[in-house]
Amino acid sequence: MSSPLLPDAPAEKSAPTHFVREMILEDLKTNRFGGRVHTRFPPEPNGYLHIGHAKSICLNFGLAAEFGGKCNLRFDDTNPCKEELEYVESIIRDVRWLGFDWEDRLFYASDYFDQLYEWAVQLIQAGKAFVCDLSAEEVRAYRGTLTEPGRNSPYRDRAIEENLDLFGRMKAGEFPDGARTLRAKVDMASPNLNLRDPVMYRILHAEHHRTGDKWCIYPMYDFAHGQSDSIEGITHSICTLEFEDHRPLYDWYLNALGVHHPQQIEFDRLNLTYTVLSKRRLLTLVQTGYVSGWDDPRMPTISGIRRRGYTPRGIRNFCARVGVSKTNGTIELSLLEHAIREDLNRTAPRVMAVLRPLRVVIENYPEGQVEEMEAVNNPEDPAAGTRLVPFSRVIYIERDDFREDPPKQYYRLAPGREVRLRYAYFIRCVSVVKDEATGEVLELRCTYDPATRGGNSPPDGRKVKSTIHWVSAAHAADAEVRLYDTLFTREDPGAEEGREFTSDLNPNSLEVLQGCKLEPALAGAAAGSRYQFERLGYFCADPDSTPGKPVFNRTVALRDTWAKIEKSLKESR
RNA sequence: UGGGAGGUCGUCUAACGGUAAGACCGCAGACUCUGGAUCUGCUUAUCGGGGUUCGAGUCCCUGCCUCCCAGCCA
Repeated sequence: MSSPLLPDAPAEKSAPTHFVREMILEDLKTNRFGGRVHTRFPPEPNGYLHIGHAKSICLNFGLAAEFGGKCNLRFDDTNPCKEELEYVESIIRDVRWLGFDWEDRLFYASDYFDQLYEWAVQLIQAGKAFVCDLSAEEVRAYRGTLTEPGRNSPYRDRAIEENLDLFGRMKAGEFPDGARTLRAKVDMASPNLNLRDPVMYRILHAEHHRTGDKWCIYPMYDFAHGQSDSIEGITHSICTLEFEDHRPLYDWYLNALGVHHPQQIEFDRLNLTYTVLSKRRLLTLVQTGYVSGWDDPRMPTISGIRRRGYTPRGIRNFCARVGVSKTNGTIELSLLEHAIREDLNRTAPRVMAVLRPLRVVIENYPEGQVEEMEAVNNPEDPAAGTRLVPFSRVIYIERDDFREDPPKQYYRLAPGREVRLRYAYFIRCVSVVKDEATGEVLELRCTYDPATRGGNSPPDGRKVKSTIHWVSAAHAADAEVRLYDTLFTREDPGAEEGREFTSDLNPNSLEVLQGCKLEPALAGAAAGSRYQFERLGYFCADPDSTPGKPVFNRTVALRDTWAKIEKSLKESR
């Protein structure tokens, strides 16, 4: 039994069932694998995990948990040229962070190199594999095309003894890279190109991150994956749609070897609007410096969205909601944002922060006086309690919460108008101080009503249409706040004919705000701590924060009804 | 023009021959010391054409469209 979810793991939202679960249920019913369910998540350590991998992780670990089975973490490290220890470490960190546990079952395909080699020898002895001297270009030429069959390699009928000798010498390092390959004898006329005598081993004089220089021949994915599954006793080998064509080969190797034979099942990989999710493209973004690294908060990588402030539970719930099928579709980014808001709404402490400060002097408030106002920490969670927030004569409010000439349906502050300061007082704007030269609003002069202390309605029953947030100027903590927009301007980056995906990059995906004003308690916010800045959105303290200077990332904005109204107002004009 | 897999609201997913459902998005309203959250209502879909059937999204035939495959990548 495994406990795939860490102790803090919550119950997931119940999601509709799907075909993979149905297949497992059927196998359980027929006792196909002795009632066992054993899956695995098999990343290649050649890049960082992203939100698409999260779907696969949740599926594999989730199914195992559901049926009281196990799920392994296995690195598919058969290509030393692309793989690195840094990636292995990041993947381990990310899967764990998502809330899953593989106990003692951390494996590597490279653990099986000796066994794989023996199996290759076995296939040679059975007359089912041969050493081929064709070059890469020649192999391609012999392979045929989509519509024409291929031709047999001239080396296909080599004697078994010669094959054995040559393969041994390949392993011994007698030949340079690319000089020969070991190929399976399947069928050069198969309409499935994967079956046209696929390469099993290639010569690569490259250092492997785990086996060092022990090997100079490495198995191909197809010759390693199924057997690795078999060795681990996997029952259901879940992979993405593009491997559908490989299943016949997966089955062929396992049958030829006569070993435990898992069921490969293919499902649709995740696609997200305004996002790229291919390792090649993500690598490009990192290497060309379009982003600051794999963990740039604009990246769809697990490490990126973690830094951005996304929660494991929010991501898991998202994965449950997107479903599993064989339809190649694209999920709207809004669904991800919804899942994150849903979780953060329940868990994030509320706090007041002013991003674009406008100074307000409350003329009738006693100079030098400070009051501690009681504020609710989380209206969704009474147990979160309350806190005290200092209030004084000079405060900051959001520039956007004041309009000199308010449009219709705008009911925040304006000359002569009254609003509520959350948890504090009603204030009325009595005058506006402007820069004579530029016309810029420098400061507001207001009056407050002492009868509204705590933000309560006054005895006369007077109402205000709006409540705004504020921070006491003398007590505020200064902060840097980073606002993010989508990394791309198009839903489907790079989809347009002849256009590089990088030309769809959003030049405004990052906006850095300095001089933001926070409630004093946030001065020393720990990196990774999440808050809701009231009326603005969810924010997460960045590791760049220093003791005197917190840095916050906006995880996701709150739903903004006024912004919508304003937008439609502008459009209808 | 070979093979494989798909096609249900704008998006994703359900309906297992018997009233096409849910979520997200959008729109409208209620409520509110967050224009947040919550609640209510509304709009919108079975790729086309034939057939079988009392009854078809589902079964059959036939078109059309989309995705994947010609790495010694995974």
